[in-house]
Amino acid sequence: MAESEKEAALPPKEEFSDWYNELLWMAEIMDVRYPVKGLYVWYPFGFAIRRNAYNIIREILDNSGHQEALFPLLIPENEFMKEAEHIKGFEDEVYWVTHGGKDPLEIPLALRPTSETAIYPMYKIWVRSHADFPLKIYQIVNTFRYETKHTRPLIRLREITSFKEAHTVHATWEDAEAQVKEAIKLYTEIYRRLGVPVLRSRRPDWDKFPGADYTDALDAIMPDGKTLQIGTVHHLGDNFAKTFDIKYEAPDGEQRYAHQTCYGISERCIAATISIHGDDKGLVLPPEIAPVQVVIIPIIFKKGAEEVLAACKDVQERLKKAGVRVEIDASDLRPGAKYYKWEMKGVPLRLEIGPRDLQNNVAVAVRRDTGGKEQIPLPEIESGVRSRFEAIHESLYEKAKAGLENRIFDCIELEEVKEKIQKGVATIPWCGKKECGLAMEDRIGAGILGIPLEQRGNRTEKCPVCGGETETRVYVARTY
RNA sequence: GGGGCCGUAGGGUAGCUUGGUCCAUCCUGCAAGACUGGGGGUCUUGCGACUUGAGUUCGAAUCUCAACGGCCCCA
Repeated sequence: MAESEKEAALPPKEEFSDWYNELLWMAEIMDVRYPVKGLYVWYPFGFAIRRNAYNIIREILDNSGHQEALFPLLIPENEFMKEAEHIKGFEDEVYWVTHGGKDPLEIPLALRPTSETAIYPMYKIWVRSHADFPLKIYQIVNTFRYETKHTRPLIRLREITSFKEAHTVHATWEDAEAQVKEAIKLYTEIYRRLGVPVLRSRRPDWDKFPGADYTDALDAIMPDGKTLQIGTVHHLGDNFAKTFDIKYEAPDGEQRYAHQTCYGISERCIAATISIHGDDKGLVLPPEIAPVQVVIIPIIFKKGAEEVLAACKDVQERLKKAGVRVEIDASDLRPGAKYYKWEMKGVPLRLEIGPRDLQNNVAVAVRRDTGGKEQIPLPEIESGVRSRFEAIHESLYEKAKAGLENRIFDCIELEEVKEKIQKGVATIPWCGKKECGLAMEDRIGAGILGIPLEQRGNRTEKCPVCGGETETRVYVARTY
């Protein structure tokens, strides 16, 4: 179209990488021009999305017995170095504060890459008795990792600006395991609210969190078929308890090591949400996190401008009272230009009100997700908007869910896996032996994502490497 | 980890091969004004850039090296 050549338009979503970068800029989510690699600036609009998303996360964590707290950014070297495996996992990517002014520090301070070693020395002090359990604390903080290769806004960062990490303490390994399951459930619910369907799997042993007994994770499938890890839940066993000496007095009077879990979500939740729902015209936001949920476009002519504007303001006031985030765009742009602008920003519902509509006592409502136009009678504008929000959210999720399921391919042969992971996620039988797993990864040229938490079918099949019988299938995917 | 491409106004670009014609082109944006207004309007006027550093040269957006930053491909 001549139109798309002329106008500064978004690249098509098929070119996902370009689309994603341009979208962040054009929809005013992030400014990537900050002069340090891997650090980015949140625009107010992007920040508002983030705040709305975090309200959901806070609500769900708060309502499930978690308490929010805040631990320091700086971790002394001696605490950081306590857990051997943990250090090994992170040592290459830690930023160190080595000086105070011009003086070298006695003990260098790490910028937290994650907060286990900041929190657990305090847990040692806090945890006294089995009556303290379960201890469930979370914090929303920035964390730092010295990424050396390709950084990407919201996806691979040197400063994760909002790591929502929970750290729980329990009496037994089994209690901690139950908490892991609970956390997976909570995270799935969070993503359900964002309209994002997830894959849930147990990471292979060689890919678990450093220092954990095992790691379960949530992944989304991005538009280019790669998966994005958008939540992890770790069973820490008593590994950290032993290192940090976290003990409790059991009912029988014995001192025992505690068992712990930790789990986190980063701003990747925003990356997944906008990538999965967005389209060629820009953002498509679930109403719950849209900074502007309704935009009212007055259709103004020379004659009757006052009446139209008054009617728009009236609708705005009423929607505001009903708890809707609503704006009027009374700027000098042509209506069409306004439509494009607010579509780019993902506003779920647009209301057009012009002289013709006032005669009929209606507003023209246009859904961002479907483009569908309908009339809502002005007297019932509040309920009309509400019901459409629900329909939009449901429809976004259902569409995304169908998209996810269509991109999971059950395979038998490794060659087939190689082909299918160009489009999505493959599943393949695996006997569970590490050498077979690594051999598969090597031959496929992609990683084993994990063992699905809910197995798909349970027939006996053969491991494509050793031929051993197994009922287990694993996800294989290209990952971010 | 290995390789490649690239860096010019707020965004996108032309100019670079063959150094001087460039106080740098065009589109978009922004500011002011006028006519307009149901899917990216038109006109007038104005604003705004050679990533940084070192070097070659009489002369560098243009050539060389480095740093920083960005993008892509492979493992």
